[in-house]
Amino acid sequence: MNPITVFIVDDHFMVIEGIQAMLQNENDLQVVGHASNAASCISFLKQQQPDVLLMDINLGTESGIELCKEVKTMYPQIMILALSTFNQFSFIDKMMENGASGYLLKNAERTEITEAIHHVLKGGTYLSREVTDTMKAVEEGKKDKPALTRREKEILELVADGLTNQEIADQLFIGVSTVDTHRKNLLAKFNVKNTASLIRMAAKLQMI
Amino acid sequence: MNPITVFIVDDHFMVIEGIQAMLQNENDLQVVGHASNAASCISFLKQQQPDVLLMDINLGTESGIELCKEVKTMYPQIMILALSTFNQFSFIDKMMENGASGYLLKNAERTEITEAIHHVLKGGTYLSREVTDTMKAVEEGKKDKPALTRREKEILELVADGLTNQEIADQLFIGVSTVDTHRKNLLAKFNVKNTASLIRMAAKLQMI
DNA sequence: CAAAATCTCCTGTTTTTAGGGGATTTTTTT
DNA sequence: AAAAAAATCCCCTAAAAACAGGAGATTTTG
Repeated sequence: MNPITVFIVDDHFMVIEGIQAMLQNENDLQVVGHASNAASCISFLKQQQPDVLLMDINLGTESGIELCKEVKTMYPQIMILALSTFNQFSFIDKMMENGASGYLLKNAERTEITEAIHHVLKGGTYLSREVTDTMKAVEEGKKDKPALTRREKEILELVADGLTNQEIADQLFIGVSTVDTHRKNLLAKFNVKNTASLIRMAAKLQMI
Repeated sequence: MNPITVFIVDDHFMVIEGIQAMLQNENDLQVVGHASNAASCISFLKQQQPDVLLMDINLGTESGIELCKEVKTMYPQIMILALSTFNQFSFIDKMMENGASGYLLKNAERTEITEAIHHVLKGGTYLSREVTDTMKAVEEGKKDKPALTRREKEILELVADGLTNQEIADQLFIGVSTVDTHRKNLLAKFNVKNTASLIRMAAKLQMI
């Protein structure tokens, strides 16, 4: 039986080396290459399509999140395992939305990596225990974060930038009264009574 | 001549593997062991003292920053090279304060690591280019943080809590006009024109 | 399709902030 | 002790935001 082919994308050279070293003795897995940026990854895939991509979500200045989407669009059969130091909901969420089949933290042991690879190849989803915990914790915490509409988010940003209602209205080509209404709704949703606490809350919840 | 002995402390197994792989062919360097937490590091050092310690600043729940301090207190002759994904001033600063001789990012290449090891062994300080840039940027940025008086900080807090001038005045047993004056000064010092951007700035600068 | 949500705008009133000054007392620093 | 900085207070005006309540138009969704 042919070994499973693995390609590594990570801007940390030592991580590439580390994964290679760890998978060296797995005879059903074969690392067929690696890249440290999006461009050389795409370029490799044009030549050859591995079964699994181990991908760091943070590629220096580039974003693995974008790369993930691109790769999945072009080669949907390639399974992507996200690899990251960051056990943060927003990252995990975005990666999974963009088509990743699993998310591992970089403290993963050899066995976890191989298990994950086999699991995602069977079509499964593999989230490490820590990652699962984070997802759960965030779901709990979501009660605090009011659900804002697109327009409300937009206006919150502009308010945070220090624009007055008039300026916001001009920028969005809507009436001042509309902006006023949205602000009222924002205050209500955040359950606060003025701009100061609104912005404070929004900042604390990392919404601005 | 005896090779330089190196010990690795990192909770990411794949990073340990990676460094080992990278240093394997350097015949004047020898990796004599590794640890994934503070306790086993200390325990190893009781048996044997390497020349250099490559140490991740983030050891899962533990802090490499503390470990650095301990090791340097017990074995000042051991040179410590901090290793981190985070190019953040606070971490860099604390590590150097705690006796580290250098700070590398995990995207370091083989040559950078070996150069750093040799350099710190000679008593030098080795900060990677990115790290140096960050340090400089922070020094620049410090000018942004306005120096507030005690009263101003107090009032900033209360404004952020959503109190009106009247409420603040009542709470601090001062007149409304005084609060007003302080707020005007706050706006001036932050160089903003309304409460929204004031709070946003203060939040960004972690002053509230 | 019908219901729900979102976005839009309106008329008012009241409260709060911002902007422009000026001035005295208290505290801190040199 | 003198100078500088901080804290206190006042005036006035204008602008902005908050509060109340209603309502039509457009999307989104079940």
